[in-house]
This record gives sequence, structure tokens and C-alpha cells, in this order.
Amino acid sequence: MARDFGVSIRALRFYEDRGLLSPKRQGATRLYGARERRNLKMILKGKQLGFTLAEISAMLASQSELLEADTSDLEMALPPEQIIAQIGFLERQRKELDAAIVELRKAHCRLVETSFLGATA
Amino acid sequence: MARDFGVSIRALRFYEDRGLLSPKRQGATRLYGARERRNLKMILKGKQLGFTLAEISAMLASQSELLEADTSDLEMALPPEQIIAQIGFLERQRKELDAAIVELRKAHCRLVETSFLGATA
DNA sequence: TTGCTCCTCACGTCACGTGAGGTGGC
DNA sequence: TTGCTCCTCACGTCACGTGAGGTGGC
Repeated sequence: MARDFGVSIRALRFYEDRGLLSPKRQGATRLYGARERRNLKMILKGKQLGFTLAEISAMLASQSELLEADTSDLEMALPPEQIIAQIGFLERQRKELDAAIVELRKAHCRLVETSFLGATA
Repeated sequence: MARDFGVSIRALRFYEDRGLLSPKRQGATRLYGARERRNLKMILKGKQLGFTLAEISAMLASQSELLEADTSDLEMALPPEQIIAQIGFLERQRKELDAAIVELRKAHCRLVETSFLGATA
């Protein structure tokens, strides 16, 4: 049903298990409505931004509490400090990634050099 | 013993379980020698560069096979194509990280703006 | 004796993947 | 009847963390 979103059905079950989704049931079969689609959208957005499911769960909760406004969904559920913290977290990761990439590039260059030396020797 | 490396003892057990380390035993107590220290160094280097333990395991194996040269340890155990592949892999991750950071920054700006509006309104 | 480190299970975490075995409706 | 999708356990994966309960040597 809701695999227009490109997620596995197992993932949907898992989100349901964690309380992030709660589709209606018709017997055993799950029925995903507009609300579930909105929630799934937020889940995927949140994941893409590097939040854990626990954090996303909190966002969904705080969102359904103050369901007055209807902002871009995401930002209304996020306290600014959490955004700052998340940015810091992601930037640290990026630094580590960059360092690793640089080092691998160097290693590759050295390998190419030495193989040339070996070929011409 | 070998927590000069800043890894948990559980991690050492785990690496041993995976066959990446094989310390001698004196009764039940493990004795980590020079070889284990070298291997642990490679493990940590490999992890830092984003390789899985399975990949690192293969490196260690191929390294002990051709234990003739004694290059910077790391590069000798890495076929160039694998380096290239790993660089590509890490760069894809970095792109996703960058996109997420940009989006979070935008969201934060919008939040600050609207809170100003709210304060002056 | 107290306190320290070492040990071995073995379950918990994170976000799912992957069968195993069974059902409903066209 | 065949084939399809849906379902519910429940174990597997990745890299460990975290007790529970017991031992050796100063």
C-alpha cells in the first residue's frame, strides 16, 4: 500500500512498533490514511536529517499536541536548540568523513606512484 | 591492558570473536603482544576510514599472507579499486550530510525570523 | 578482609532484513 | 487451482554496551 514511499513493509511495521505510525485495521489488514502518510513523510524527513527514531517520535508527539498551526510540519516540531545541536552533530561527522576521504586519496596516490616505480624498474 | 588505545574491553572481545585479534592466553587472562597491538592499530585505522570489520578482517588476512614488505601497513593490504570504491562511498555520504546541514540551517533561520515577527507583532 | 581487575555468559540497542509458515480474495 | 498480497512470529545483522555472577592475586 504505502510503498509509494519506497520503504519496506518491514520498516512500516517497525515504525508502528515504535509508535510512530498507528494505521487503522480492517481485520488484520492495515489501512494507511492521510494522517499516516503525513507521519511517514515526517519520519523520512527526520531520518534524512539524521535524527533517530526516538527523536522523531518526540517530534510527532509534540506536533499532535499543538496541532493548531500547520507550518512546514518539520520546523514547528523542532525547538531551535535541538536544530543547533543537530547541526553541530552532523558537522562533526562531516569533519571525520572529510579527514577519511583525504587520507584515502593520499593512500591511493602513493599506491599509483609505487606501482609505476615497480613497472619502470 | 590494551586500553592505552582508548577502546573498551568489550570491543577487544568482540574483535577477538570476529577473528581480528587472537591474544595468547595465560590461563584465562589474555596477553596482548606486539602483533596484537599492530592489528588493533589497523582495526582502528580501518574503522576511521569507514571500513566494516569484515573488510578490515580481509585486509588483516591478506596482509599476513604477503608479509614480505612492511609498507605503512594500511595501503599494502588495500587493492586500489577498493580504495576508489570506498572514496566514492564516503563522498556519497558526505553529500547527504551536506544537504541535511543546509536544510537544517534554513529551517533554523526561518524559525528565528518568525519568532522575531511574533515578538514585534 | 577489602578492593581491584580479570573472566564468561547473555540480553539490550539501533533500524531494520529475511526467511518460515499461514491466510484472504480475485 | 494458481498466483498474488497480506499477516504474524522470530531470528539475523552491525558494532558494540551493560549488567549478572564468579574468580585470582596483591
